[in-house]
Amino acid sequence: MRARSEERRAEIVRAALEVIAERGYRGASLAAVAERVGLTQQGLLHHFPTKEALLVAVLKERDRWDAVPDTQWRVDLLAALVEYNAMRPAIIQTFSALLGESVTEGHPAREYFTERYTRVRANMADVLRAEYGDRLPSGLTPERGAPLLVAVMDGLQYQWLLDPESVDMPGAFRDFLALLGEEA
Amino acid sequence: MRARSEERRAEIVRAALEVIAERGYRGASLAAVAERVGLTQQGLLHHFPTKEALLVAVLKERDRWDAVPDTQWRVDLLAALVEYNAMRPAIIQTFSALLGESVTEGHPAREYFTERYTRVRANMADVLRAEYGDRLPSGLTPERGAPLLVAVMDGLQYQWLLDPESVDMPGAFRDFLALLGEEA
DNA sequence: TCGATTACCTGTAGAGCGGTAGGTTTCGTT
DNA sequence: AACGAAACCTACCGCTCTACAGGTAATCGA
Repeated sequence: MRARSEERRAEIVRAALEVIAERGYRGASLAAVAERVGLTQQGLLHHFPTKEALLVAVLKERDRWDAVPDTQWRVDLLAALVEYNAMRPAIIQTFSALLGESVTEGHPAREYFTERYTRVRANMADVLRAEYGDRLPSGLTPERGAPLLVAVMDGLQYQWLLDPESVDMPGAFRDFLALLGEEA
Repeated sequence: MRARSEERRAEIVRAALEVIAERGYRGASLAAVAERVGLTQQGLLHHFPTKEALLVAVLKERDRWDAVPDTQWRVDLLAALVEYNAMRPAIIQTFSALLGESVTEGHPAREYFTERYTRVRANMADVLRAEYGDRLPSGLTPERGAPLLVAVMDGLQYQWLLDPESVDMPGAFRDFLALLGEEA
């Protein structure tokens, strides 16, 4: 019944995540996603009327994922998160690919990422403030530290995806956290 | 004669840079690039036999660009570079889009970026070593500082491209350099 | 001046794309 | 048992994409 349908949709979203990781959004065809769940492309379109609707569902899934309810993040949990991410390359790859595409004109995920980063920077500033107060040991305000924190996480992901052997993502991230936490 | 031809190819590469910035590599059609230089798609294929050949030329152009001959970069020049980049969003957008796509399977730019990052990390380590010796003031080795430096540059670019009003890319980068240069 | 090369063009093949139309099967409800 | 909706299919449309084939006009060296 209705539960069956939701389950099906969840399956499709999961498959879409995989295909986007492999080919990006533009390169991900509905047929490829459909095949992965044993449907025809038109069968898939019954659950998601357009390709963009499927993308929206993928992005919503991501939001649900990292909005762990009422968890007040702490700096040491961020390090653990990065470590966890290093074990789930598929997810990282999906959203790294989407982020890259999203900077192009009229990309359907552009607004999503813009708003997401505004939100994430604010969250990170909160985390830093909770840890260090209005000044980090290095002298930065939390609001100026936050974009750097986010940039390091994203930037390391690209380097790591391209060459996991050469880049110790969690280690490098810990180095950065240490840098933030050191006295000037 | 031959000079004419090279000039034409340069025009095409320039146009390709623009179109890739707008639509990514997968989204960039040869016809769109051709139109921008007043050619038909088939006319363009006379100069570059395949789409991939055109991409290779674009990547080569980039190499030529940032291999400013014999310039030994210094940390303060990096800050100036970021400032300069902030005035040329088209270039940044092109390569941010390409980087994002390149993490997908079998992307023709993947190897390029993998090798490029290996090289850039090594260069950055050299820069840091030239500035600070074998230990940064914060205690990091140059080899461990370099991936962070690169990550911050890339990560800030994405945030800035998505929302230039909200992200002071050069300022944030200077913050990071100060962080690297501070005593532990 | 001639022959060849270069720089294009038109035409078209061949595949893949997202999306629509409409039919059929399955299944829970009454 | 009958009905209606949901789930999914076949068939197809119109478009776009890269690339190939082959022709034509200009240009350049001998």
